[in-house]
Amino acid sequence: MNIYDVSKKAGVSIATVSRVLNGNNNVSEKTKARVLEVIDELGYTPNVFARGLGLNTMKTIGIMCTDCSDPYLANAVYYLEQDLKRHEYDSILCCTGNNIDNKKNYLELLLSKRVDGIILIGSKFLDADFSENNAFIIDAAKNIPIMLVNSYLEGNNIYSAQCDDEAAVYTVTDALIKSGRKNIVYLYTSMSQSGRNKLSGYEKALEMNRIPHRKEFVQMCNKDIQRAKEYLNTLHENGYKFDAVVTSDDSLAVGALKYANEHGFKVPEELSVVGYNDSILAQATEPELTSIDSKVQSLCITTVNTLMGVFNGSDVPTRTYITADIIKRNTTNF
Amino acid sequence: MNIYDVSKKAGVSIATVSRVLNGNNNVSEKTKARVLEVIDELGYTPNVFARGLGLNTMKTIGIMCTDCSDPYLANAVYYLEQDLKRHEYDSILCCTGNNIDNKKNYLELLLSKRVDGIILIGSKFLDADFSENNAFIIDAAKNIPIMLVNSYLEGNNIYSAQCDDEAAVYTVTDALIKSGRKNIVYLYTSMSQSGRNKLSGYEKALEMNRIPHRKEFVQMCNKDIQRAKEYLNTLHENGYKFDAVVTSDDSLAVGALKYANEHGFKVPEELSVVGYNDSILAQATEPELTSIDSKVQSLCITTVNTLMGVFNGSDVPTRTYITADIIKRNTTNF
DNA sequence: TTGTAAGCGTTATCAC
DNA sequence: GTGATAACGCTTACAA
Repeated sequence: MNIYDVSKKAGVSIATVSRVLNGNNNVSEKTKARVLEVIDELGYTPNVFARGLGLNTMKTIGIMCTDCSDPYLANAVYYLEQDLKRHEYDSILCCTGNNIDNKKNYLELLLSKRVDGIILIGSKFLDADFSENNAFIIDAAKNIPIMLVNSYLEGNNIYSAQCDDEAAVYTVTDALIKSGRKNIVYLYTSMSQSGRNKLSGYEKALEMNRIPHRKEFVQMCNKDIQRAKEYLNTLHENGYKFDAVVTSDDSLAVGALKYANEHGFKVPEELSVVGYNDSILAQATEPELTSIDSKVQSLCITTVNTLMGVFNGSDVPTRTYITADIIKRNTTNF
Repeated sequence: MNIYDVSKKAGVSIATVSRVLNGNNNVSEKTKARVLEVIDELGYTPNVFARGLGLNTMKTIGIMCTDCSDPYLANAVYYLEQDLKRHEYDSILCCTGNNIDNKKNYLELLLSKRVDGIILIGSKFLDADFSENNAFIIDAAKNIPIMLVNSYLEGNNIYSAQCDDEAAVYTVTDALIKSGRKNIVYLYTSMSQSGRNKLSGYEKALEMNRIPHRKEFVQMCNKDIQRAKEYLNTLHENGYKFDAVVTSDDSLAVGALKYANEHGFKVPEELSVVGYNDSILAQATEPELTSIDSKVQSLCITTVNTLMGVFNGSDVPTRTYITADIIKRNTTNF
């Protein structure tokens, strides 16, 4: 069934049907009612391909994330999808994994599907060391707007919304120091762009408080609870004393709690622990985790707003910062 | 840029370009090479709308889930998306929430986008009480195949892959009883289709072991850790004795552990606890949770396989069952 | 207010 | 092995 069937049955031309369909006002109320009636009767829906062919848009946004089984990224996908739908845009989701070629291929694919914009979630799409690995993003931006959620890349038609991760970790580390902690371990998941920002917050806080920086106190653990616990065990066995653990993800904070539990250390009295992302894990542990709320939802809403602004030609900011919240629970006493 | 530009530059007709594009063999090697060269040079990509208009397919599958921030559903989205991509299908994701009208609208929207099939994740799309609320699914199946992940609906062109939730809960409850537990509380998240199956497994295990069924021992708690803990507290305060808690989700098992912790009950000696879904939570607690692995990945792979079978006209099963695994950790001693 | 007709970029069916 | 050309179903000038 197509627009001709409707026009025939309604006794009007296809142009009139099209006008009704697109809310064009140059149709008499009477004709409009008649056409609508027929459309309903026939259960007619316009063919998006034909429409897209003419208009060259399908009101669809490509969303890319490296791993949508990650709670942080999954949340972002959820908020973005919701908010885009509010603006009558659909989403095509791509989970790319971490392989650079896959990322390129998926982006290519989205481009070839003629999406109207692309949102990249998380900073795993950026390569801080080899800028040539970011070229594919800059290239893509020549065709359509590229939106970055919690990462940043300089470039035309590229927009970014970020949580101020550095400030968040700085604040929390500083608060630990001010409350008397001197030996603070920092465990992180990865050296992504936001991973670097977080680490830098930790380092700056030490510096400002003239606390010497020890490389043994900074360790990568992926998102591995066990690995975090074991690393702290290793430190302990080797005679290192520490009284606080700051992490870049709640999972690592869970590992720290398990370490404390194994050794019978009181939390937060003997060991303070801070998580990141304020995920479900933060409320699942005993005691419950002090954690940093990285404001995914705000980030996503901002991203979609900016994108809509780009579409209708408004002046929009290229870069937006949002401040994290520190959610104090029972693993710290600052 | 379009196929005409390519044909002009290559000095052939658009038909030849199209043949090259679609791997048609009726092209001389020489011409083919020349066309490919020009395509590469121009960076030409075929317009999917025009293609879709002719073929009436866009090699795209609609995926619907009620809440992709839920770890179980997010995992499913991830596996499905991955596996569909392997088969050269893209995914459009819709997170519908639980409102029935939203569900209907989103499904309508996917249909209007001319997707080639629709996958519904989880049993929240089915209404066991009012079958008229399932009619929209049966309707949709008149146009394209509908795949159900972990739910079931009788109907033409509807296919389902399910985890045998009933058997899983039965087995685990039975094991608890056989190991000496007599007063087993069952906490669940919702009365979805799979929620009912799980409950039924619990009830059957009690029945088979001639243990009387107490309505106070069965309680709905959503996914709320606190609520689970508080309900157990209430039972305790009212003098009810129980020595095991079976749950329909790890989050509720976490609540049970918090309850035990508050009262100083030893786990598993004084209180056994069983979770469900074997999520990250199961490894985050102390002691770590015995949980049921509901085999999302297998479910998803099966679903995609079946769908591909439907597309190429193979005989495929309408309904597939997969058996859950019981992951024994430290909150049980059976 | 309405209708006619061109154009969007493919694929597929013919001829040759 | 290759080239014209119709067809897919819509939107939108332009005419009436």
